[in-house]
Amino acid sequence: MDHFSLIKKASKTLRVTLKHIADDTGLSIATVSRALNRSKRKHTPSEEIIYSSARKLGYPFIGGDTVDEDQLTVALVTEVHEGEFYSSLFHGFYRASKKTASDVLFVNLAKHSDDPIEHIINLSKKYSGICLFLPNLDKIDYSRLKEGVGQYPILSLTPMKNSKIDTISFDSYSGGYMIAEYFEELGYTKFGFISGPPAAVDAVFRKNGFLDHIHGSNELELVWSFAGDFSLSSGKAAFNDFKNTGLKDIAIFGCNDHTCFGFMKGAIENGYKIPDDFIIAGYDNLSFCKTFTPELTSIATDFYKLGKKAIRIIENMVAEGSDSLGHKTMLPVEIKTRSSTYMDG
Amino acid sequence: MDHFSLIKKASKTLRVTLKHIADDTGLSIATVSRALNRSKRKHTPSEEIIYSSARKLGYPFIGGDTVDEDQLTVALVTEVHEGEFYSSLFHGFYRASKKTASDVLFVNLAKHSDDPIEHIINLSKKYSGICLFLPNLDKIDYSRLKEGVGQYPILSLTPMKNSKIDTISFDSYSGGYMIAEYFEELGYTKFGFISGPPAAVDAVFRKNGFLDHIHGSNELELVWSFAGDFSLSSGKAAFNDFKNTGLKDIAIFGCNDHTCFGFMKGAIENGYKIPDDFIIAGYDNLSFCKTFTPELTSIATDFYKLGKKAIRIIENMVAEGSDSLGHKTMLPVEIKTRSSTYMDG
DNA sequence: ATATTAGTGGAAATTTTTTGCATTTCTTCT
DNA sequence: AGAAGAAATGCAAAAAATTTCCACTAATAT
Repeated sequence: MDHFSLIKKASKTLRVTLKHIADDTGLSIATVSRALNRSKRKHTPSEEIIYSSARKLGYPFIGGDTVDEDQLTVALVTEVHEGEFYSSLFHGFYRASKKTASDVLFVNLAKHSDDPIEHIINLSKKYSGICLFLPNLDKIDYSRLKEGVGQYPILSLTPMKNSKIDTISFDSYSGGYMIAEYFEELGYTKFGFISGPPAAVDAVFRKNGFLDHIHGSNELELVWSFAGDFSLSSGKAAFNDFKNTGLKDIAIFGCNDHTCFGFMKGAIENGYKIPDDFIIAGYDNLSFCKTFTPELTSIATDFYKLGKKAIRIIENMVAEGSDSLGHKTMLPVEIKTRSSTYMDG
Repeated sequence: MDHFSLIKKASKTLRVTLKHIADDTGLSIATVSRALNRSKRKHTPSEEIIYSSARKLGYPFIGGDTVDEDQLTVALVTEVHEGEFYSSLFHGFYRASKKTASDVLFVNLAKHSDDPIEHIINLSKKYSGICLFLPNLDKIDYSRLKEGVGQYPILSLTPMKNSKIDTISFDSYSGGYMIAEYFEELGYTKFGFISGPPAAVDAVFRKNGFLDHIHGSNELELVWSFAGDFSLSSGKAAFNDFKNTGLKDIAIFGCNDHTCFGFMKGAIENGYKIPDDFIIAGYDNLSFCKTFTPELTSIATDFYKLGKKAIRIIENMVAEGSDSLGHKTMLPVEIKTRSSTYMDG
């Protein structure tokens, strides 16, 4: 039934029965039973009250919401934040769920500030498998989680060093590497880099890929770098730093698109011409890469493929009864070259 | 428990009992009962099998997922699409749910191609109230829905002419009006307009507000307009049309930001200077308004307030037992003036 | 080798749900 | 206004579902 909910957990442990509803509504158990079992909903006052009470109390047998026997229900556990990323992620998984036998359920975690791990362990009782996108969890959290769920299909979308549970993510390292290769092909030898937050493992991989290609060749050289934080404003700050170096003819990799937009904005406001004065490429391939002038070369990630593969992995784990043991799956990324790295005419 | 799911509905009507699980697993009813009632999950092979089977069959009493008695569960029914809009909407409702007693559950409808209305009616049995964001539903759909749910808290986020159910939306008309007023204050008298798809009632209101202010004054004049469709490319097409008119010193309202970005992109590529050659303002206040050069003046909508108000309305309907009868609530919007409509220095 | 512990099925006990039946309430028709 | 009929309700009995008690078995520890 395709929903994505935010339900608060409560303290009540007792099972809700017809008697509770009867007491709550002042009607007899028999009446409640009949009202809830009628095939068509009638809009009599009593029935409205019964349904309302049943919903309030959380009676489990309402709404013919039965699930197909062969169908798995996979929970995608995230926090809901603003930004194109989350709608891309949700939409990718949603489209993928249509192409598979499984259903995807988006679970938001942030409301339970108390103990997210405990909560995820509870979710594991209910759903066939769990995909996690929770970059804030640390290694101890994952260990507790693994301990709590036992042999159960669980998959993280956040790359972790030395993770105990299976992960699937985009091949950020190759993404960074591809950018450097592409810059080299264009004939550039002096490279610049704007990093992301050090805590983002993903951003570190992008950086490593980029730098490893540079360091692998004697002709190539990293002449400038700046510590950013993924934000537009850190891109602007990066530009101000860059401006003071007086460098020209350099190829810059900003480790996400937002940073690049900030950088380019600063550059344009200062009369720089892109790609004449420098070339720049980002990562994420946000829809605004095509909107910006110049259009931004970027690394594209395919969330539909991510969703499909993630669901497939969960399905296999269920079918084979296999465990999540730290296997890593990397999905290829693609470079989208645009006018921020080459001349139009 | 904060989730957002996509579950396929199936045919099975019988209630799932412990006996079904016992038959499915080959264990006894007693064993199944004990496994499911244990307070801590044990990771014995049998229990893994029992949980797996219970999930598969959809046994209702698993996972201590009981709901707080005073808490309502509101379903936000949408289709999941890409783009900043959906994450803003979800995030707004999500934040709002944290500040209220109610929980929000995001239900995606698109998977049930058969009969969405029937499906929403079923949802009404389960949740305390429903918020709909389904711009594709027509008047007949809404009538069927109203008929099906009876007296039940239901709220549409899509403005409809002559709707039978309550609606809440942003005050698009005032948004358009505010833009025209603002243009007038800046001293402009010649106005241009790029429309959205005629089917989008919201876009029509924006247009009406804009035009009504122009028509209300003898000094102001609409000198150019173009039929767009909300897309970046229609904005570019609009610019090409505009270029041929040779008009200058005109104030343009594009009825969403994407269209304006396309228009400005075309203009910049053709050597136009903004705001020197023309000024332009959009609608939606996307995050990229601040990224673009020049930054785009736009109408800001506050999804947190929308969520809070929507939840409040549902809560009141539940508390008062009142009905959804076509009341309209409009939330104020705000104009964010940026460099696309005034000089920096 | 024996005691201990955990897991299991059968059956009894308990709880929950449904149904038959009588009563009440509300509507409709004369 | 009054009678007939339909719909809704509560009580109690029946049916169904769940839990608990007890005995048995297998694995582990002493």
